[in-house]
Amino acid sequence: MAMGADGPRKRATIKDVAQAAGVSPGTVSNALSGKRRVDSATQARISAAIERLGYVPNLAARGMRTGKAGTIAIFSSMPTAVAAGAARLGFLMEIAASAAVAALESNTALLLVPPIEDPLRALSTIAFDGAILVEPETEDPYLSLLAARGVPTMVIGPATEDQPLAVRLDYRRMAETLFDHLHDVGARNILLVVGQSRRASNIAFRDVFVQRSAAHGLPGQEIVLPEAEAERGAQAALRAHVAEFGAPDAVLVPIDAMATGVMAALRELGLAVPGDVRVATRYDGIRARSESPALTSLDLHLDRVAELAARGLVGALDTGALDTGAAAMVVDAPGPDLLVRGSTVSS
Amino acid sequence: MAMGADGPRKRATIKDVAQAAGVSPGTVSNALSGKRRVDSATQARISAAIERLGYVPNLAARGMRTGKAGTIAIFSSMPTAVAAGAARLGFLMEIAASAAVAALESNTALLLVPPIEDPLRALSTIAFDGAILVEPETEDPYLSLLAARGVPTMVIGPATEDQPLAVRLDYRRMAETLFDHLHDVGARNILLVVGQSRRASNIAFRDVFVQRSAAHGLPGQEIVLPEAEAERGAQAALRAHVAEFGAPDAVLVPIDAMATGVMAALRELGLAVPGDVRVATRYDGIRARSESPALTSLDLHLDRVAELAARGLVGALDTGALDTGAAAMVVDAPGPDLLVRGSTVSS
DNA sequence: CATGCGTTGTAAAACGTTTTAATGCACTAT
DNA sequence: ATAGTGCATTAAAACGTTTTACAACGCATG
Repeated sequence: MAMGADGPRKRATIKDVAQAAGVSPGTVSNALSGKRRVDSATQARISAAIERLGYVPNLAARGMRTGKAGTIAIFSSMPTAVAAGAARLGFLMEIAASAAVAALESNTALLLVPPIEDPLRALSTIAFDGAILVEPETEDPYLSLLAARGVPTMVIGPATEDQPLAVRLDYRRMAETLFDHLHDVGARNILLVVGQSRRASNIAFRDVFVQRSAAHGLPGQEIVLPEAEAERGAQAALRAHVAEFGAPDAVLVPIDAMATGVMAALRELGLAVPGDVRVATRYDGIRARSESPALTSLDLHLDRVAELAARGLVGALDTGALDTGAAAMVVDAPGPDLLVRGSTVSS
Repeated sequence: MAMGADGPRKRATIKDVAQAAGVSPGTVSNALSGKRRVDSATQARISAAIERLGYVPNLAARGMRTGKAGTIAIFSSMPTAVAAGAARLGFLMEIAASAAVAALESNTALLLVPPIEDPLRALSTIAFDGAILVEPETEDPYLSLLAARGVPTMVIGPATEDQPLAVRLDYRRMAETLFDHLHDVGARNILLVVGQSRRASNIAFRDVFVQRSAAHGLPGQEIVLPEAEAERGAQAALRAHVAEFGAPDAVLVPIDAMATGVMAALRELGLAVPGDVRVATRYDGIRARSESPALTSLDLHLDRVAELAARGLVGALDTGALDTGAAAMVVDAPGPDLLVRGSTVSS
């Protein structure tokens, strides 16, 4: 275990570099940041010294001085995520991956904050300059905590009046797109299966569904379920519904876990998809794709959405658009685009 | 834009708390960290002051003093990830999600570092105490960079002699499991389609394939392809192979992107799966599941693997197992379990 | 009574950066 | 010549925490 002269020496500091280059620490700092001009000759000497000593800046020290951590955190609202389980994670991860890329391009790292029992602890454990919050609920606990702490927060999801930073998802349009598709392919007795929590998505889908059903003179029956036992709940509920009312000719079921349950129930009942019943869901995730037949759903362009969110957030952070409430940056997500699959049209 | 008395006041510091509680900053620090006993009466006063002032510690300052960032980073080796594209991302994200949960339980945050052109920049931009590196190549650039910087690194992947921290994936056993399954279901002319890079996975699969084929007296033909154009490359190569040699009765294709290409080629050639040709792949990701029929593959228990990696890493960090090279913590991943799907047995 | 000891608390020094105000210094314009 | 003007650089303060060495105190032990 003898450790030679190349043992873990103390890391070189900016002072060492300054000394080696024959300048003051302040000048090295300026050379690094480019905040002030430094003579090209000294610039060169400094670069050489940095190279030679293998200097890498101490980010903690920099952060303490500047007050910036150089990171943003991505959250999913706790109750929602826990309720929807792994299904929701796919959605979140898809966004996280793209956001990480976009963030790093702006010299910012992305912190993955999993849903946790105690949100407060997360906030005291982790240092970050801003947050991306995915699909908050109404009265979201994270959102209010972050606001209380004065952390600039970019919301991906429903548009609220007073939220200065957001990439808006148009839930109504999602609902319309899916409903209209089902109607177009001939469905005349569409059943809605939806979650009961007051998430924007649930509200919009119910709203649109009622409206459109009335407009077309369709029965417009709904099943409203707690999100906790999504898959099995939906399966049982659909079974019961068919027993009482007979089979619908289409099921619109935005939450993909519930869609899995619906498909299971239909198989159980011996109903063919899409022959007897058509099925459509919202998020084109792993569940939608791995059903057989695969489920018609929406391309939400999450990669693009994540990029917009990450860039918008770091942009707002740099420009210090905190105080000037005027600099609200709310932007609409692209899409959604319909992905027609085997669950609504026979191939 | 008048901002009232509740505007963003300067955040309370430990000094403020100390003053409010009538003690010195050092005592507050001790009360917080529990590193030294403090009288229960003063403890109470301090807690009250913290509550009242809404004090949250400045993590950057703490980090500077302690030299710890309180984060670990998760990397995927750059060339590999870029080559394999989105397919690989699924694999990485699945691990990242579980690692994030495990890390946070140890009061550590997980930084998601996407593959980037310039690895060095990432390392100077981001502060972290340790790293998780997913499936490094032989002579991996990240691995050597991290080693040079003295960052404790936990490898998920092939076991190397001198790597002190690792969750070992048994690629040979993966290959054996899949090969034996194909053989068990009656395949006698198995074709291997594999990447040409010197990744451990490729090497192990070729090795096992040659051995097993010889042992059973099977032809044991291989197609070796660059990983860059995985999907289309595999599709073209399989088409050409069938034209020249006729169709095999099974294809073992570990890289899932290539498996997608193989399936496309088989469809093109009018060969039924699994009737004419059976197909098996390694990673049970979105591609494997969304094929029709779904691909037989392996459950690698990535959630468990990620948890082991994250816990092991933060454990090693706390105990300062840096210097004492004796404290090597290499652990085996839970074994791959076969997931039999429609691509090898008719349902 | 002196000594020693254990317990709480404090003062002050670090940690490595960025930034502010000041300092030369070489020019140019008066 | 003198004052004014930029420019490149520097010295030193500040950021908020942890930690080290030390002091004060009460109390038991000799």
